[in-house]
Order: sequence, then structure tokens, then C-alpha cells
Amino acid sequence: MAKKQKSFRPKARRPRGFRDRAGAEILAEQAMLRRITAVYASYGFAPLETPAFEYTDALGKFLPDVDRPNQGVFSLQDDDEQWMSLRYDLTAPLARHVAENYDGLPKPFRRYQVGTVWRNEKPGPGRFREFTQCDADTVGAPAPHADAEAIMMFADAIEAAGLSAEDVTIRVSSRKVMSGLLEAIGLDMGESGQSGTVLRAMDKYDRLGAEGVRLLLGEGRKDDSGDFTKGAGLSAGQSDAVLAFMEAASEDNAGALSAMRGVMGQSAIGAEGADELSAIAETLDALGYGARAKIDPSVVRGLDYYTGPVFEAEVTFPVTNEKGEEVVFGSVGSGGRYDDLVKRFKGTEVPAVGCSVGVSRLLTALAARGEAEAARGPVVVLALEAERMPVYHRMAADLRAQGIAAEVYLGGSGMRAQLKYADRRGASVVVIQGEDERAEGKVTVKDLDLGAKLSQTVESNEEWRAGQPAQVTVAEGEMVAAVKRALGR
RNA sequence: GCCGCCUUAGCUCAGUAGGUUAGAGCGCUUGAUUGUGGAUCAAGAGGUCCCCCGUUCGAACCGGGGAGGCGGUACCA
Repeated sequence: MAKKQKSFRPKARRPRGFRDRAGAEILAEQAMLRRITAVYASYGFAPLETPAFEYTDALGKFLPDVDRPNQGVFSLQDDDEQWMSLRYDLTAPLARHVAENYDGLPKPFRRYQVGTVWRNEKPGPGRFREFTQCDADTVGAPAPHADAEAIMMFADAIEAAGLSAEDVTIRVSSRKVMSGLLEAIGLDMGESGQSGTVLRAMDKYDRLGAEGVRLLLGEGRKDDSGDFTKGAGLSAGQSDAVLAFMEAASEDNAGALSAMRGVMGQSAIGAEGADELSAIAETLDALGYGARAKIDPSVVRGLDYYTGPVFEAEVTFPVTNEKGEEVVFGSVGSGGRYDDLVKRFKGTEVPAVGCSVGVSRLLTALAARGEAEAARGPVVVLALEAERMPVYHRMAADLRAQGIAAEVYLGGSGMRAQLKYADRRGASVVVIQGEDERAEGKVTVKDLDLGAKLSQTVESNEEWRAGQPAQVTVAEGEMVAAVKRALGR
């Protein structure tokens, strides 16, 4: 009773792994999405939207043998007790959509989709629990040509997003050759966790190198932080085979494939995968994508719904965080073939292949290269005399009519503060009509960019005060034209 | 999940063998420079020193627990 009762104030904070975004970042993402979807559309794909929530069973995300959704998806129970989950990718909802509308859709069905997805995982550098994906998929196309097309379109999309061909490598492999490898060393793809451990170890080849992978294939490995990862427990001979397979990657796709075939021996599934990859590589080379997209057995991809070719894109330049530290930066997009996903609903096999561009990560990568464009603000019309507000609004309206973004200053501060405001908004131009101009029926148009530039050479206070070379005073009727000149239009 | 590092003003960071009013730079606000952002000068605002518990006469500083951030590692269905 002694203490003064404090009123409750919630702490203003965001949930972990989620973030606010504003201004330039949103504009950059929108621009990137426009460029990517334009590529998809040019390949003949049509847009589709699906809801953020799906029934958990439609996503296939119930924990094994338990009546609860998997960790990793955000889930809640509807008022009828049914579990719903936020989508964690755009592929599962596509499969549901296709299965639900199967008879009415043209096959192959080609759609692209932009959407937010959610993953209940630990956030990492450039990794969040809410992010945007931009996918394109072809459903009902069994031929390896569809896979080749998906890879080429994927490459085009990333290039359109702003990463040139040299900035990115696309590594291509196939679930089938991985099965072939496992078969060759006497493991069954479906059986136990061991094959999974082997695949995950392979996935780390580019990061840990041959020695690290060998440890993970065998007893296990202790990483730099001192954490121990249990290995797959393979024999030395088995590990040798896996590593030989990994080292099959080379400049030459044909060479890589023949080396992979050598390791896989008699495996039928492996041979099938290699044949498909061979066909894909042929198309990629013929169309000029060979330098960017290479056969590389170290691509694995976690998603277990892939059934055939898989691919993923990584940036080739170093990425640093805001502290300037170089950071392990994962893929900026991926894709592959998933022939069984629609089958879950329909019973019949519906082959499908697609790609997914990680827009948020691409933006992070581009930002890390310092390529964020400074966004320009609107023209700001100063409000100097309260009774003249309608006139200021008229000026702004006249500018908008010419397609120029413009706003009237609506705060309560003086001229100095208004200019400061315009400066912070990134305005290039301000329109000023104070007492003096009004008396003469004129308007002053001030070029802030030019002024800033000129100010760099100004030395003395007098010079600073004296000249305002970056502004012109014109008749009211000339205002729009003067603004256009200042904007360089 | 596991391992490591970190958490002092809006930002970047100092700081003290534990001892009354916790600092700097930048930023911000206001003013000066005959109505003007960016130069210059002056003044000012702004901090539960992440949170809780403990040790102590006394803790931002020591101990324990927790949270958050960053990085690595695992997982990523």
C-alpha cells in the first residue's frame, strides 16, 4: 500500500524473428517483386493467391503419431477444434489448390505466386520467421524439359531481381542420384535416420569441406563452438564412396555425370536420375545457362517432398552483417521436382516442378553490397500562412495532376523546421510562397539536392547567408514548370 | 535445442578497487546568423546503466537465475 500504484504499460516490442519494415525497404521489395513476376509472366505463368492459413493436415504437418501439429509451423485450433497452420511455403497450398480444383484446371497448370510465409524456427542472419517468397510452378509436366525450364526461369528471375549471372551459382542435383548413391553403398533411401544423416552431411560439403563431411559420415564432428554432432556411422569404404560422389562436381557437366555414374554402379534409380540430369544439362548448355547452372552433387535440400531434380542458388560474393563481419549466407532461392505432393490428396500421381525465390534474402544480399537506392521523397509545399492553406493544397494538387508526388506541410512549425522536415523526407524540391512572394504573385522553387551540393563548397558564413543559388522565384503560373525543371523532367 | 560473445542516452561506445549530481561523439530540440534544410556558434532535452533475486552500510559494477541481441552448430517438416 505504501508504493504508488503504477499504471500498467506494455513494453513496446516485436516478437522474436519478426520485424517492422518501412519506406525504402518496402519500395525495394515491391520493385523486385515486379521484376521477378514479370519474368514469370513472360514464361506464360498466371498469378494465384491462396490464404495465409491452411488446415494443418492439408499442409501435411502433423507430428508423427501425435495429434498435434509439427513444431516449426505456427498453429492454432479453429472453433470447431480443427488445427490450422500458417503456411510455411507456397508449394503445399498450391498442391491443395490443384487437388481441389483439378478438373477445372488446364494441365499443365502454370502459376506464379507472391506471398508471406511463416516458419517457427530460430532466426538467423537474414533469416526471419516471417518472410516473402515468390514462386512459380508447373503442375502436370513430367518431362525433364519442364525441370530445365524451371531452372532457366529461376536464373532469369534472379537476374531480374538484380544479381547478375556472375553473382550467383545455381547448383543442380537430383533426389534420384542421391538414392542411387545410397543404394550403391548399401543404404536404403527410405530406411532409418541414417540415410538422412548422410544426405545432411553431404549438404555441408561446400561449407565444411571433405574432411568435415568425412567426420560427419563417420563418428561425428565437433564444431568451432565446441558442440558435437553425431555422425552417420558409415564405414571408411562407404565414406570414400560418398566423397568420391561429391567430388564428381566439375566444370564440365558431362564429366560430373559420368563420375557420378561410376560411383553409383548398377543402381537403376541412380541411372534414371543421371539420364534426367543429362537431358537438363543439355538444354541448359544449349540455351546459354551452362555457366550459371551446374550439376553439383552437394545440393540436397531439406524438404523431403522432392522426388527428382533439385536446385538452389547461392550468391558468389561475400555477405557481411551490419557490423562488417562476414556471415555464412545461405541460398537465395531453390526449387525442384515434387511428383507426389498432389497425390496426397488425389491418389493419382501428378508430376510438378517449380522454383522459389527468397525475396527477403535477395534484398539482404543486395543491401549488403550497398546497392540500396536512396528513395526520393515528395515535393513539399511549405505552409507559411495559416489562412492560405487552400492555396497550398491547390499547388500540391497541380503538381499531382502532372504526376509529381507532392504534399503540403501539415505540422505546426516554422519555416526552418519545415525545410528540415523536407530534408528528412528526402524531398528534392520545396515550393515556398511566403508573405513576400504572395505580395508579388510569385512562388519560390528551391532545389534541395542542388543546394546541398553547392553547400559543400561554401566556406564563409557570409557566403552561406548571401546566396541562395539553388532556388528560383517565378510567377505563380510557372510553378509546375519550374518544379519540373528542378526535378530534371 | 546446444556452444560462445554481448546488453550503459535515439545511434556508436567510454566508464568506476563496488561509494553522493553516470560521460563522449554523432543525432535530436531550441536560439543566433535581416524569411530558408545542408556550414558555423550557443543553449537544451534525453538514461529503471536489459529484468528479477541475492551478497553488501551501499550494486550499473560482484554472484545466481531469466530475457533479448549477435554469431556458430543442429533442425528446417
